[in-house]
Amino acid sequence: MKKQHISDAVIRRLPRYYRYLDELHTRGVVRISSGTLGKRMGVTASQIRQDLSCFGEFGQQGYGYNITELRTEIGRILGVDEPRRLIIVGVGHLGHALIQNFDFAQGGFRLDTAFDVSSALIGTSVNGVAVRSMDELAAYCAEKIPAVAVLTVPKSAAQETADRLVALGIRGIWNFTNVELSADERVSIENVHFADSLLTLSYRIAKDSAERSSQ
Amino acid sequence: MKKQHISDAVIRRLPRYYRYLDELHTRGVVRISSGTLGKRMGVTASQIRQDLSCFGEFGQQGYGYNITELRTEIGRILGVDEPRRLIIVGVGHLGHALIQNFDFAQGGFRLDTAFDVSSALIGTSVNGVAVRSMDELAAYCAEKIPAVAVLTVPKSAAQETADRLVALGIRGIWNFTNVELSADERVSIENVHFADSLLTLSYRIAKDSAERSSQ
DNA sequence: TAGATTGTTAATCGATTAACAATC
DNA sequence: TAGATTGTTAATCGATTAACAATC
Repeated sequence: MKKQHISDAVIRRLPRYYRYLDELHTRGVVRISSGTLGKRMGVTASQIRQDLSCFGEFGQQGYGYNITELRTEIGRILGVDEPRRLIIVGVGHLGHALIQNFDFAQGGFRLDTAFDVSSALIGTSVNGVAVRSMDELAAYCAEKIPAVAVLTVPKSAAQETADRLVALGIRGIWNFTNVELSADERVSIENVHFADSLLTLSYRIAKDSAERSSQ
Repeated sequence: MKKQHISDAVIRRLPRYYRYLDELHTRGVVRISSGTLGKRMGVTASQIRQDLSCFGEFGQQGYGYNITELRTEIGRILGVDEPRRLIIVGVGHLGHALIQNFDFAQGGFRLDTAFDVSSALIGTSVNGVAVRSMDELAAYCAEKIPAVAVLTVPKSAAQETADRLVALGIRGIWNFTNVELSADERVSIENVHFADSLLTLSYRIAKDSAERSSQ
C-alpha cells in the first residue's frame, strides 16, 4: 500500500466498484478475481488492483477477493459506515424529489431536516422530513452541526445561500444549482450540473448525425 | 486544426466554457484572451487553446477571442443550434421536477412529451407537457422520431424500458436510474448517478475528518 | 511599429496497462 | 504440488503544460 495522494479518477471509480460488489453480494456470490470483475465492468484487471492498492491489501493470491469483505472495506473508505448529518436547503420540485426518492443512508448520510423560504412549506413535513424556515438555519447548524447541505435553491440564491452555509460551518455542499460556486477550499463542493451533462449528450448525437450524413 | 479523435475530457469541458462565455456575453463583454478566461475559470490558458484547436481556429493573434463568436461556435459544436426532440419516460418526483425546472432548450433539446404507466397521470399535463400512456410509446416514436429519452423510471423498470427505447430507435438516453444500463453501442448513454456523486462527497468529508483527528 | 496573443509543436507529467515475482 | 491470482514495479500511453514562431 502506497500512502500517497489519491487521484480524483480513482475516487470516482470507487462508488462504481461499490455498486457492483453490492450487487454480487446481494446475489450471494462469495469471491471474485480482479480479472472477472474487470471483464464484467469493462475495465482492466490491472486498474482494479492498482486502484485498490491505494488503500490497502484486500485480496489473496490464487483466490481473489472476498466480496463481503471488499464491499465492507470500500464502504469504509467511502465513509458509509459512519453516517453524517445532512440537510436539504431548498424544497422546490427537485428538493422534494430527493427527499421522496433518494436513499441518503446508502450514500453515507442521514437526512435530518429541510429548509425553505416559502411560508406554505414551512412547518409541513415531506416523507417524514420536517421543513423549517431559513430563519432557523443558524440555530439549527449551531446545535446539530450537519456535515453536508444539499443545495437545491434557485440559481439566483445559490451563491448567497452557499456563503451562509459555509459561514455556519458546513463541510460539504452537494450543489444542484448549475451555478459555479466559490467557497473556502476547506469546504468540499460536489457539483451535479444537469445542463453540462445533457450538453455532452447533445454533442455526441450531433456528432454522429454529422458523420452519418457525410458518408 | 487537427481532425483526430476528441477525448472525453475535452468534451466534458466544453459545456463549462460555454457557460462562462454565456455569462460574459450577458454582461456585455466583447473580447477575452485565453489567459484571462483561464484565470477566471481556474484552468491554464494552454488547455483552453489546446481544447479549442480540436475544432477549429476561433481566435486572433494579439486580440484573443470575440465572445459572441466563440460562444456561438461552441454552441454549434455542442449541437444547441439544431435542437432535437426529447421525451421524458417516467413522471415521478424527479421526472416532474425536470419538466418544471429544467431548461431543455438551453441543453439543445425540445421537450415534446412525457410517458408514464400511472393512470392517474396519463392524460394530464405538467407545465404544458402532455403525459401519455406507455402504450402509446411505440406509435409516438415511429411518428416523431425523438432523438433522446430521459429515463426517470424506477430502478426495477430501468433496463427493460431502456431496451424498449433502443428498439424504437432512440439515439441517446439520459439515465437517472442509478442502474448501469447495457445497450447497443450506437446509442449514447449519459449517466447521472446521484448515488456515486454523493459518495465522493462522503469520501472527502470522511477523509478530512480522519486527517484532522490524526494530527 | 511594438505588444499581445494566437495555434501548434515539444516537453512534462500523470494515469493506465503490462509484466512478473511472491505466494495462497 | 500446480494453477491461479495477488500487489507492485516497469513500460506505455494519453493528457496537460510550456515554449515559441507567426501575426494581428
